[in-house]
Amino acid sequence: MNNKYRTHNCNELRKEHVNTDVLLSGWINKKRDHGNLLFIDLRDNYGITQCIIDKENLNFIQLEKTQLETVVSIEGKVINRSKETINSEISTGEIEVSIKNFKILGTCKELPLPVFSDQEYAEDIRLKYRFLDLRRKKIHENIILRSKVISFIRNEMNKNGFLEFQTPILTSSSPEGARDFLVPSRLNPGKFYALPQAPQQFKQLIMVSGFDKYFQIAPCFRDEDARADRSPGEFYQLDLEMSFVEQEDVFKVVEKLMVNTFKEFSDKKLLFDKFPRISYKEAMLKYGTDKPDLRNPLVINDITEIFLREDVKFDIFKKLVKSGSIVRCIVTKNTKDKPRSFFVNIDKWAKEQGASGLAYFTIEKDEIISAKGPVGKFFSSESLGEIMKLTGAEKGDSLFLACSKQKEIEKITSQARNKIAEDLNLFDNNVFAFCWIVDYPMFEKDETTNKIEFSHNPFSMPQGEIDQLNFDEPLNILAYQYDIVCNGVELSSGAIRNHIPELMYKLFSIAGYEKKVVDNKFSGMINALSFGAPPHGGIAPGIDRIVMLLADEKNIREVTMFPMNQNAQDLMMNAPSDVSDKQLKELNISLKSKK
RNA sequence: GGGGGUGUAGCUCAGUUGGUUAGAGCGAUCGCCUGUCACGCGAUAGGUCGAGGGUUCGAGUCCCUUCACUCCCGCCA
Repeated sequence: MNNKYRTHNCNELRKEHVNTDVLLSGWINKKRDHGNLLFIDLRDNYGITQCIIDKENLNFIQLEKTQLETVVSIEGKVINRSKETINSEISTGEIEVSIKNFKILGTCKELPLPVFSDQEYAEDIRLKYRFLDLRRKKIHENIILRSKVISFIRNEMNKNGFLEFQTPILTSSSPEGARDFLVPSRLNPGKFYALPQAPQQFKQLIMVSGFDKYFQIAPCFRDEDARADRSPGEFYQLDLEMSFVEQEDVFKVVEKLMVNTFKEFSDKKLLFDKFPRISYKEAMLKYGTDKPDLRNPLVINDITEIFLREDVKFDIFKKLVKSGSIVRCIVTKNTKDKPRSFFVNIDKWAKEQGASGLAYFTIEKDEIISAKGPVGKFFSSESLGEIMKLTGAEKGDSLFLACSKQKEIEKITSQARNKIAEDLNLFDNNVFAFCWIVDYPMFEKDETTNKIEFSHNPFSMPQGEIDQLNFDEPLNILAYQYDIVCNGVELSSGAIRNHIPELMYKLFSIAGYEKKVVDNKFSGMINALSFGAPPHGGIAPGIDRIVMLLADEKNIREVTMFPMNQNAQDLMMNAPSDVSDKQLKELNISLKSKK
């Protein structure tokens, strides 16, 4: 590299360059002005080089007045630093550049937020001035990491014989799933395209087209409300699909890819090199969620049966159990000496979450087993023995109990599991704990409408021989449907697909879709499946979440270059925005007047 | 749509029980300083205390409404 802007970048110069004349360009990261001597830290994408100038130089006065973040080119000679002034924090710290001449390439107004600072800033300012924010060290490195992760993954996929294809961004709206982003069609007045929520149908069509193994770093668009780990609007998936495969074949490819990627880009250990497999049912019982954080050793146990015993006098729970509630508990090991406040705080916290609180007691043993704590007196020695058998609890352990209907109890025990583990400091933050969640039910019952719905992906293949499936009890049908979860983050979900049209019609009819509707809404798919479709399956790991875990960030916007805010607005580009009447007219759209 | 948190100088924040002229650090401007690397020292400018209303002799502080940001619930095949 040698042009009118630079001979070297800001992370290149070392001892061996001493006495060479160099030309550097970059941003003024920091100035230290000693009046007659001025230090300038010049920064570019690659690093920082200290440059120095003194009063003798005619440029001194102008350079002294130059704002931080001004872009300059600096001409000078590389010189040695004396031993005491070596800066071991930066890789160019053994040398500095003695400035002969400099030129301003891009001026800078007063900064709305400092670039050189580790401080945290309000997100709206960061998003409005994202180009400045992105100069800051941590996020700059996150974005570079993201680029490297993506090219690593792409390379791995290519090595494994996957072909990368693009699929349409303007496609049709589908009835299942999240809200669509719609795009009006000018040439077809009154009709709309939808942005794809995922290239789901296309990747299946690619298999039907005989391409065998496909992948894509695919943008996906869903009009959902945001969360810390969910950008509003758009996100990226490593979308992949394979023909003539069983669930195991997909697992093999993806597990290896995940292990390689996480080993390549993080120093954290993998808790399991072989990902444990947990059925959906087991996950919901033991962890209360289908995205359990397995760094957390606590598990949930069902002890409903205890409350049917005569020698248990805990009447509130007993009454609830009689009316269909269930009781689940979390055992904490050896917590008998924890202060009262530990227990009270967790109970209080549970109430803040909208639950009716968490009952608790600690198991003790002098002559006989007893329970200490506000509700301890309700349990006979024998019943406690039974609880210990059911839960594996021992003397000195404590139990936190919740009683309510299934959905609620799953929610509160799942949250409590994390809360208690946090309070007890049980999380190992230096590991990644992956697992597969498998055997998802094909259908579930909507609690309010009582209707049978697809619980996940309507295109999944049900488990078992087709002629032996019992469609009369659809809630018992499991699917070849699976998720990867890491540290409590849902990283991907996938399935072996249903490639048999008759079976698809059947499943859709259970979910209340007539054949006509299926033919209409999924015309491309259903049509294709009747012209010789291979058995196939795939998965789609979320790129943003993978990078978020690797960068050790809690928020997905920290690994997204230009994210929108929680209200799905781009504060930098001013999107969404008004459009002209002419544009609306062309699209055959008229707006209801705003209230 | 609902719940929690936050909102004071360009930025990050402090501000007591409601009490005189609302403070600090960074940044900006000016001055001093030849070995710093978060350089140091001194001075100056910079405020609709998110907005509106109310209580009060008096509101950054209490009450009501509202807006913005954020976290969570709903939502996310």
